[in-house]
Amino acid sequence: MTGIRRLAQHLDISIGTVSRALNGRPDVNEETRRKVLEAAAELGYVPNQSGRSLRQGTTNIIGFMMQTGSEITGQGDTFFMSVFDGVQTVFARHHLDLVALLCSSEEDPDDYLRRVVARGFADGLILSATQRHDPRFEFLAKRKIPFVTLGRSLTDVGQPWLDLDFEGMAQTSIDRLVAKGHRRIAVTRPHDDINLGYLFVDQSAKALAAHGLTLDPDLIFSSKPNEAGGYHVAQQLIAKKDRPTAILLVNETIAIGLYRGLNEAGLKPGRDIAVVGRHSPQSHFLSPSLTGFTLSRRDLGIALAEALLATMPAFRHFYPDAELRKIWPEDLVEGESDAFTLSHG
Amino acid sequence: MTGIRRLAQHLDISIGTVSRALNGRPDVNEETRRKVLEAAAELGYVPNQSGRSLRQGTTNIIGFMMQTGSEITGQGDTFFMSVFDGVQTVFARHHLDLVALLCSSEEDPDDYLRRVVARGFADGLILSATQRHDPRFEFLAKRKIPFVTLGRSLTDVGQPWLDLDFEGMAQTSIDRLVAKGHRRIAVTRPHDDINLGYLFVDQSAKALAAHGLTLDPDLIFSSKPNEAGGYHVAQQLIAKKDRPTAILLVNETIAIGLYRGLNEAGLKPGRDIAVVGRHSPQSHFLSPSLTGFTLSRRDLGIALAEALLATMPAFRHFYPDAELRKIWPEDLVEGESDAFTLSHG
DNA sequence: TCGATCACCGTAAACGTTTACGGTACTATG
DNA sequence: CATAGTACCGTAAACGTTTACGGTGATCGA
Repeated sequence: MTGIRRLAQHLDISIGTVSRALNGRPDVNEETRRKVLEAAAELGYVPNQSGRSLRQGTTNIIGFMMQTGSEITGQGDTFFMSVFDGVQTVFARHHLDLVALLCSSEEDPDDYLRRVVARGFADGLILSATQRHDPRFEFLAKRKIPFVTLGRSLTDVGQPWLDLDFEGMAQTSIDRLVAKGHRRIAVTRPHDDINLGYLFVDQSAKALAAHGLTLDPDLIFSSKPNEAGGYHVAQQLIAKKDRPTAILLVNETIAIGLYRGLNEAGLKPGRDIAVVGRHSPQSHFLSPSLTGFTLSRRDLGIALAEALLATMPAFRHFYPDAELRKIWPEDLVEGESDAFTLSHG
Repeated sequence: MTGIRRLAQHLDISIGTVSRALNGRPDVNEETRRKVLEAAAELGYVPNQSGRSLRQGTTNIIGFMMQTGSEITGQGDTFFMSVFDGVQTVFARHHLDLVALLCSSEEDPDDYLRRVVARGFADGLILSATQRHDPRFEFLAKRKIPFVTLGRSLTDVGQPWLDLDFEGMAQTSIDRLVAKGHRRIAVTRPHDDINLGYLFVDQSAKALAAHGLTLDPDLIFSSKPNEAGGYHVAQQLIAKKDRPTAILLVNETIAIGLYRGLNEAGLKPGRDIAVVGRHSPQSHFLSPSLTGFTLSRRDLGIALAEALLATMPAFRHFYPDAELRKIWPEDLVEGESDAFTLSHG
């Protein structure tokens, strides 16, 4: 005798009543419910997830898909962990278990997702590292799996998404640098097809154009989103005959490698070249201090979770006015890395 | 008609045969097996995990428990992601799904684990951030859940473990620094009860004693395992009237904050104070370059996975001579951060 | 020819839940 | 008092697998 049956026998009532009591159904005497809950706690009874899933066709699991290879390790800091933490707090309220699905660098993300879905692993999914064209969207939409993405894409199946304000960051940075007298401004972009790179570069070009300037294609540096990538950017930068006077960093962690590379060449951010980037826990310890954008990762996670739940019938009513699509604002923290101004004459 | 039944009907054979064919049982005609596999691929049939789990009492899932709060974000880099990647490659060979169980900073790890286990979520577990006394070990042992830990503990229930060589690092570092003439050597330790701190500090003291020196309790700095922690250590260090000439860092990421803090006070590692730490992707971009220990995180992950599988009856025979308990060696990469020597006279 | 062995397959039970349905006792209503 | 309504509870089916068990032909040896 195991599981719910044991509990029922112990209380000398039927398993149906036990189940109803535990699941908060209205048609059970409050006194019996109390006894059931008490006994469940005492005997340490927890419903078997497989049994429940089989019956209900639902797993109570939400998967947060990340990539271990280029993305997470590449991100090089703990961006996703903080976001995850925010997501977690929301789901905990609904007794949903959040797990991280870390797609190995060796496996194709599309295949990985297909396997996860086929197994009926999760009731909902959070996708990150959205590609410019992302087949995962259509796949999930076809299967009617609720999902939300951290990042936009040209692929759009109507799912909710949240994204960082790459356009805003590009615009603000360019305006700021141009006001300081910069004319030759370089830009970094991710080495792969992740969508944010396109947004960032495009908006940078537009913002420059608004000032009558153009984005020199030769000043667009592709970079892996990690320290080594930043180091490599610095090397390319230094090698340029007509070196730009400023550079925009799309990624959070490349600043560290960039600083190192510049430093080795005797160049100092904020004196020899203006650097505008994005902040991370690490970047606050750069010297000279980085001028860069920052945001609350945890709040972003919370919003992500709410957006997802708002699309799931069983939870929708909890979040009647969740923001289903939002470009997340970032704040500029002024540092010394773009402190100088240029005069033209 | 769904699932295996649909497949069986489509082939006009019984569901039992279909199941046997798919699961590689011997008592099925190879010709029928071929047809079944073909039809399964064609119809996109994948066994429902809930049904299978319910019947077999097994989930095919291995959970890798980490903490989002102090541990992962604290770790401040991507240590666990790399380890995870290694683990993943091993499990993939056995069609085991690896998921990351990220215990929120707001939840008690013991409670979290209890919930996971009670739900019958995973067939096996990997635990990290082992505490000096870790109740999770006994809990899992009692439930007979196979698990392996990344980190030793005073609690020992006979489970396999792998751990970094904190004693070796302490010993090597102390010997090296003493040889360079250092007498007052500081040491960092984690702020919480994680076991590795004890190992590191104890061995440091022993190594010093072997040279006739003592570890000044006033020179043991507790630190959160992140950049801010390192910064704080630097501040404390600077405030000391009788400042130590060297410091050992137990954690990988605090070097960054420490450098920053020292720098602000006009102190330079390798000139004013010797620093020996541990390397991470970030630390390679420190200047002056860090003298520190390094290891292959991915290989560590592979060994972890093999140790776990070696304790699971269903997989044991694949890994007849897996190393069940191992202290993982690390290599010292010499940098400039402890380049100077002291003369006494 | 007959029993035994073998290869293969079908049947049905079991895993632990949830939930539709029906039943019972009690209360309210006329 | 009869009826309807209500509050609560028990029964059993169903979810999709796996697998023990038994059955059916075919082959084989004596």
